[in-house]
Amino acid sequence: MRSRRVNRVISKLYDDALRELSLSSAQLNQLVAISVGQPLGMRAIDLGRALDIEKSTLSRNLARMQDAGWIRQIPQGKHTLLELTPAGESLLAEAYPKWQAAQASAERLLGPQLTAALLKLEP
Amino acid sequence: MRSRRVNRVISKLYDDALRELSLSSAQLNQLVAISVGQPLGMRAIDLGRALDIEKSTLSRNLARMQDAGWIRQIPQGKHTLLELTPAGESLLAEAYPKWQAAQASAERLLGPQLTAALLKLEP
DNA sequence: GGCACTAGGTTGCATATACAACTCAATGTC
DNA sequence: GACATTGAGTTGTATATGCAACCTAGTGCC
Repeated sequence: MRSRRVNRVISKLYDDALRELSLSSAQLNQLVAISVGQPLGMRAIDLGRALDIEKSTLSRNLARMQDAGWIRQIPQGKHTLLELTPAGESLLAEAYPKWQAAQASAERLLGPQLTAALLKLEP
Repeated sequence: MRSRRVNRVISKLYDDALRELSLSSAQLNQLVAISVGQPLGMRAIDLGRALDIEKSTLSRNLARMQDAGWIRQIPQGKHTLLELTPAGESLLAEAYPKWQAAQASAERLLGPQLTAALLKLEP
């Protein structure tokens, strides 16, 4: 109950901050993770594992982000490699200050203990 | 990022535990909250406020639960009062042990610090 | 080589979620 | 009393999410 509610509240915070970029919090998460995997190209399945996102969910989210021109999906045999496009990179750059502001608000809302415990979370 | 991921993992845990009852974690949350408001009948808008659920989301979730026969929505002038039906009550009773087991798994997964911090959360 | 198996990806379906725009009832205000 | 305002609820549209079923490219076994 708590995790669902926290998620609604915190996601809304980020969604509000990112709305003018037409970027959702879910998409930001995924773009950031893909960006971390650059420049080798992250494999889609590994992104799913890193974020605990089911493969069908991810498949559709990636399709939307490709349609938006933010990423490229490159079939690599059995796998799919993910790359940010230049548009994706500059979107991330634009999102960065807004993301930081939202992060600060989230920490204020959650308090230091919960924030620390969340960040410490391992698997 | 963390709150979204935690939510996916924890919700799946509850969804798995409740699947045989054809009950989702979101629905369990809402039923429990409605049950707390018994026997006076909780107002829909207050349920939304208590769980930070947007009114349109709640409207459709409640409709599904009414279709399932678990709750009744009683128009009361401008408001809607929510009641569990007997079927809803017995569903909650059935769900209780599964809910407790999932709760224990969740606590194990999150660890004592994060669990405590989540439960202590106020607003 | 051929065939079973596995693993990554997609598609059909369903729920959960939110925003925007709307309806309608209650509540003012004059 | 008439009209504007507000607040609860519903509906249209879109994204996010997951399960089940499917497709297909590698992989392994013989």
